[in-house]
Amino acid sequence: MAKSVNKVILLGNVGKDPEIRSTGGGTMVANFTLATTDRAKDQQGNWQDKTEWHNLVAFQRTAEIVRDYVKKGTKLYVEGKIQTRSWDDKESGQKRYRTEIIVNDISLLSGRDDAGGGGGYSRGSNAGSFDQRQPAAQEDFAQSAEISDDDIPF
Amino acid sequence: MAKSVNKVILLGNVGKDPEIRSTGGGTMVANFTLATTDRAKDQQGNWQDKTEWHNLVAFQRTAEIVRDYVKKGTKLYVEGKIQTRSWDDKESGQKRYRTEIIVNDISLLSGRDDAGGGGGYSRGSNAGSFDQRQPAAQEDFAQSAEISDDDIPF
Amino acid sequence: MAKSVNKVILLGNVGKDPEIRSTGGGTMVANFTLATTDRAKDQQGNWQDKTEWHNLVAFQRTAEIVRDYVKKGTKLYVEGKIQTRSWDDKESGQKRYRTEIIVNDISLLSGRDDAGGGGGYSRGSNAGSFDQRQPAAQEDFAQSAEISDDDIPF
Amino acid sequence: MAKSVNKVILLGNVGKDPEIRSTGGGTMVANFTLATTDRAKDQQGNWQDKTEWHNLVAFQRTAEIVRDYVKKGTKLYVEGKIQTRSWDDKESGQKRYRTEIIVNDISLLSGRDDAGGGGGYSRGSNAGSFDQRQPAAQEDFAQSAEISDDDIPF
DNA sequence: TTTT
DNA sequence: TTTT
Repeated sequence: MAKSVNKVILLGNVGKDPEIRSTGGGTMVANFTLATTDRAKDQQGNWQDKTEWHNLVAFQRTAEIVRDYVKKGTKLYVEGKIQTRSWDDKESGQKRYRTEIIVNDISLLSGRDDAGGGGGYSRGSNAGSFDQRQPAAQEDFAQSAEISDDDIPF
Repeated sequence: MAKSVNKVILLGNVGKDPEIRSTGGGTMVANFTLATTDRAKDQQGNWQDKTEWHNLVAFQRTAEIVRDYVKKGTKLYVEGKIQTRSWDDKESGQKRYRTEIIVNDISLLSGRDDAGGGGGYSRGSNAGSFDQRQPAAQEDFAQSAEISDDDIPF
Repeated sequence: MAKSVNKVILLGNVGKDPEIRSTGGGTMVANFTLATTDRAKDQQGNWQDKTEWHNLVAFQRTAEIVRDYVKKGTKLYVEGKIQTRSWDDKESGQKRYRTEIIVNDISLLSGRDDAGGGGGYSRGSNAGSFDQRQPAAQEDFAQSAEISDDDIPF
Repeated sequence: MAKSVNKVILLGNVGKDPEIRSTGGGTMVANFTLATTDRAKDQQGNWQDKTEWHNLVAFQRTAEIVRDYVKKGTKLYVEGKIQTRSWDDKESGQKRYRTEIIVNDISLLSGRDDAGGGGGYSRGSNAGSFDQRQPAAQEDFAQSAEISDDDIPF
């Protein structure tokens, strides 16, 4: 009987293979990015495509589905909620923010061969992606605010 | 005929009176914040409220509505899309991000006296305008298709 | 990992006090109607309000909330899915249809005294619980990334 | 500044080639059906797929897109609103209802060769489908309540 | 970084 | 009537 609503609906393409981790408490966590593209008029009145990148996080059973079926290029429908985490920047002492979509539900829209990579959705196909780097600007985040059991929103 | 979807639905309370500005080109812009509150279990298994703050931006006609009717405490339903802007921090040279909700549609849910401040958006109360006539004729349905355990959809 | 989506979002006013029943199997069921009102241009080009009535059904725990807190006039936010049931009309033998919204989630928007009838769902007012603390630190953003015409997303 | 919300989000597959018509006033109208499939537990506790069929109606520019790109089997994301029309049954004099989704926005999810039919999305590819019959139970509706300019919801 |  |  919530008194408020925080709901996000996204449909787009996954930017790279998800990163799969576990918290100390054993909760599986999947991090990945999703691109949505808008058509908008620019200053000159020309239509331009503008891509928006979203940081998604899935937990537990949903993280397993991500691990097993989602990879770079996968077209996905996602329902979730917006969450902004903050931490203190080590260098400057400033407050910094990172907004993420906590994924509640997921629907795979790619056909079997639509998504980028090699063979299909076999479990463990993301094994090699553990090492993938985040975009530069999130290094600081990664170090200062690695996900912990305190961050699990349930 | 978009190939992607970027949609946000929020229902919550406005954090403070909106800031209204105009760009150099004369576009009206309204900035404000909206709080949504989740109930979630913490590490000890106790239910805790957790408030999420969203940065909202409205333009043009929607900004005018915000200017005229929205203030601190207003309960709002909002539809919009997620947009993250980035810039280089002057001090550190680091890339920084700010995620905002670009508001497309707004629905004022506060009654006339619910929201915080003084004056208000006067446009009539809802009281007299609620059409209470019901469609007739569910009777045939009621008799022929009374709900049974077979109809429970789970 | 559904391959399809069937989602409804409604915000409107309840048409009359809900009917509460139980199935033979003991599942609680709540039936009620919700009005949403659209503003649309008629044939003469005049703006007209048009009310749409939705048949809602809630089960189990959600039905209990409906029983306890929802009555004629209550303003509600609802999430659910569309379901059409059919049966054979006793008289004519024709197939007949009834479309309902199966309610998954509900949010009560009426203030304590907003809804029509007598008694009410007492559980505290919202007044004291609205967390008014704002996140600090938008200053850097404000200085470095003041909105300009380039940022208008249309 | 609506005071209510009536929003539907569907993602599923088109049941057969759309019917394209024009009202007397020259508004293009596209009618088609969309299937969504739910997984739900039946009485015996077994998971069962249950398909829900939705009646969709698109107008004007959206109807043109439907005409040009949508056919039997197309996977679609749709946003719209619920509308129930009623008419008096000629035979029985009873009030009858038909619930439709008025489509506001559409996103084609089928790759070029995913959808059923022959060549791609050429304009007019649906020419042969004008003649398609509706499911039996809607014959009465078709005769009694053929869409007219009065039914255009804008 | 995706996709069309 | 769709799809996996």
